[in-house]
Amino acid sequence: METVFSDMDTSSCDYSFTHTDDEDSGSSLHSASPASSCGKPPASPAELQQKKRRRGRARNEATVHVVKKNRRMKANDRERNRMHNLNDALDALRSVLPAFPDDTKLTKIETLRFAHNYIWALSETIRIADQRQSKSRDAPPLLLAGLSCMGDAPSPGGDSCSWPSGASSSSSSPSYCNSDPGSPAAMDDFGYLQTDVVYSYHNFAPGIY
DNA sequence: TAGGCCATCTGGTCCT
DNA sequence: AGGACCAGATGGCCTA
Repeated sequence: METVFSDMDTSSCDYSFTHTDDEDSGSSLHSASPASSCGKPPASPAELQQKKRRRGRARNEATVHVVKKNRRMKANDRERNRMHNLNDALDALRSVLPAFPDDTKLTKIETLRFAHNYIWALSETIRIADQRQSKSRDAPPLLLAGLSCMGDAPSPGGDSCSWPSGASSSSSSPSYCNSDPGSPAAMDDFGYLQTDVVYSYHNFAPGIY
């Protein structure tokens, strides 16, 4: 691109700065045209002095420019690494999600939505298992803290998903789960209606249930 | 060819 | 001051 720094006037006679800064090895702005290439002999000492001042200012401006450019390049590099890390994390997330039969790679947004729904579904599974266990044994359920209360499940009765029976009777979630806007079922952060969460999960992970 | 997805650059803002 | 984070812009690639 190089749009921001392309305004640098390297053809100017005043720009006699020859850059030797080692911190900007990748810069293409090093080749400044020497003042002698202008072809005009300096006239008076006053003019010479003025020219020196201008040259000094040009050097300062050029230095500032190079420093800015170098800083920008470093920032770009960091940003690139940051995004690569983000993508690596996304890949790691993809790797623990159920794979697709056709092996198509989920997009970023699909990965996040799928993971969101997948976590909710796993939580529901645990919760239902706990319910059944407590009914059959008449004993305290073995709750997996933090997982078993991931939200008030959207009722599967009204859609086409084949959820285990009993999933719709989830009213036992702790209050913080229901009030938490980040809770998958309490409120959908991704623009789904609650029934859509189930639907999209079902779509993304066919055959899991 | 339009639209979706992605990588990268960039400037702004916040934090340490 | 410098780094992290964020959102907008841009251009490339791919697919329907």
